[in-house]
Amino acid sequence: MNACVAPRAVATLLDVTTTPAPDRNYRRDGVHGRLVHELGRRVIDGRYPIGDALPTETALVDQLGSGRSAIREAVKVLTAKGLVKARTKVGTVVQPESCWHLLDPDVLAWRYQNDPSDKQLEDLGGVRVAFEPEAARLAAGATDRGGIAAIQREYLLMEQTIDDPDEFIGHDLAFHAAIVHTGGNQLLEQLSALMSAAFAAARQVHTRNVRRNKRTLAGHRAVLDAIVGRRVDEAAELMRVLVTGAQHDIRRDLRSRPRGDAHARA
Amino acid sequence: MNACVAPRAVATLLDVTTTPAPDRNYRRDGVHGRLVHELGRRVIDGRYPIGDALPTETALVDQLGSGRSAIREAVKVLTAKGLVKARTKVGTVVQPESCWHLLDPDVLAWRYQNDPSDKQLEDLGGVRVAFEPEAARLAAGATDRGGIAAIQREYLLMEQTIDDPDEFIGHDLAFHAAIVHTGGNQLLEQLSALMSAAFAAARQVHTRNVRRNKRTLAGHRAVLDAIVGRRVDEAAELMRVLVTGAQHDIRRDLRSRPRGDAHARA
DNA sequence: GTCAACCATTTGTGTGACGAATGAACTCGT
DNA sequence: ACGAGTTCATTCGTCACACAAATGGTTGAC
Repeated sequence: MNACVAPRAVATLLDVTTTPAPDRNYRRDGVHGRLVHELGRRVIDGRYPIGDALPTETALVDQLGSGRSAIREAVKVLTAKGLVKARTKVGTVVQPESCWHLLDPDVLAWRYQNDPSDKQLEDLGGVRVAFEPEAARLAAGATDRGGIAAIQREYLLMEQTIDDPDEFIGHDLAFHAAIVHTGGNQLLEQLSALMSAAFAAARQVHTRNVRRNKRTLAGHRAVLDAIVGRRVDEAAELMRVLVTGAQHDIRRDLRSRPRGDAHARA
Repeated sequence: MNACVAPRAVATLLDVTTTPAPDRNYRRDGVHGRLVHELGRRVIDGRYPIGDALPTETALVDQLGSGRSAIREAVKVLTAKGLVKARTKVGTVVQPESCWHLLDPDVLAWRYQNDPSDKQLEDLGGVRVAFEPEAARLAAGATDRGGIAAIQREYLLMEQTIDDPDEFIGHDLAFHAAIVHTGGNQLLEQLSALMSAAFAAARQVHTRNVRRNKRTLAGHRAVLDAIVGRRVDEAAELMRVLVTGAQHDIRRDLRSRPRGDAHARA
């Protein structure tokens, strides 16, 4: 377990907006963090349209009430995230979406906090469907007994909290995080943490459906058994069934809840 | 096709180090880009050990011969990549690896350019194994006829350039890039571009083995046929066979070539 | 009409100053 | 001797200003 990715998955789930900024390397409350988030959101939201230039640095200084150094440092960060590109005389222009570093934690959060489209949620789920089965396969082949014990522990907690959706979803995420962690692939682990954070940010998909949870519990159990039994192909296939099922559930929810309507059926 | 991810995959493959910096939003030759890369590499290489503080800003100004503004802007970029964390009085300390944004293009490149460990290459391949089959599945289910035509085109080019390993590997990558693009998942596409760039940076795995290429050609053909025939499950399974095969090839190469020895058997 | 020179604007870079945070050293009381 | 509070020095945080470099647009010569 480490301080920056794995345990966060659980903690960031329940209250995304209220959490100050525990896992970022800069303080959101300082001038720098505030500027980065403000400008970043404006770009992602389309308030600064693609192809257009941001206000000039001096204009931003006036509008945002901070020094030019702070503005420049923030813009440089956005540049590093692929959102904008600065050129002398032309200005700082917003790059096309294909340039954005969508796998950057901030970009992902900004994108999925702000009323993500169905397509965007579909893409997000697609990534989960892609890597979760492989993570289960790796976990099933792993020799890390402690890791497998952690998976088992989280499964049991899921069983115990089946009637409390908020608790349950936390252990659900922890179950998947434990599997990815046990798999031992750093890149997949980061990817998993990113996806979890994005799903948590996209509050559309926060469903608290006890009946559905009870149904998926069996699927989780099957995955667990396959991992414990070292049946790698079976673990992968069962996990695939599980996450595609979740993907279908999300699709159904989105269809029945046209748009902009968060927290339905609480 | 877009300007920032897909076509790059091919172009960046053959000469990574010689390419100026066409796909970055900042110029590598300017003061800022130079500082970001210099400091970033020092962190990734361990020249600034984890947990230690970087030299103070004024010290860096002296050592690197640039103004404090430029140093600060560069450090802010590294902070945004999760590499370091600045605190007053204590200094700018290097964060543990688990905090690094490994899916950041720069971080990935720095990490895999610099003599990556077998474990790191294994992780990289693991990600490919995870998402390529799903990408093939999506492509097989896609209605985008132009995309499928592009896949077909690249396959034919692979056939035609089978005796020229350099050309062949370019079309091989383009084949996979076309599949991911046709799949239509933006996140997977970025992930694919990242992995391609990282593999290109890791020159250990640049094998130019015509016999092996001829063998994989059949696998590619099978994937292509499944996609054209809209057999989604078969496309995924065949792609899985293909990329796991590549993964095994890389493992074998690494075993037979203990370490630090690039470009063997040219 | 074409092309070159010029100009205005915007980011790029360097420098100095002061503020805020904080770890370390120091003082003082017990 | 030990602990608590204070002071101090160091380092990043922020702002302001000045000038350089790049470049799109304008102007003017022919």
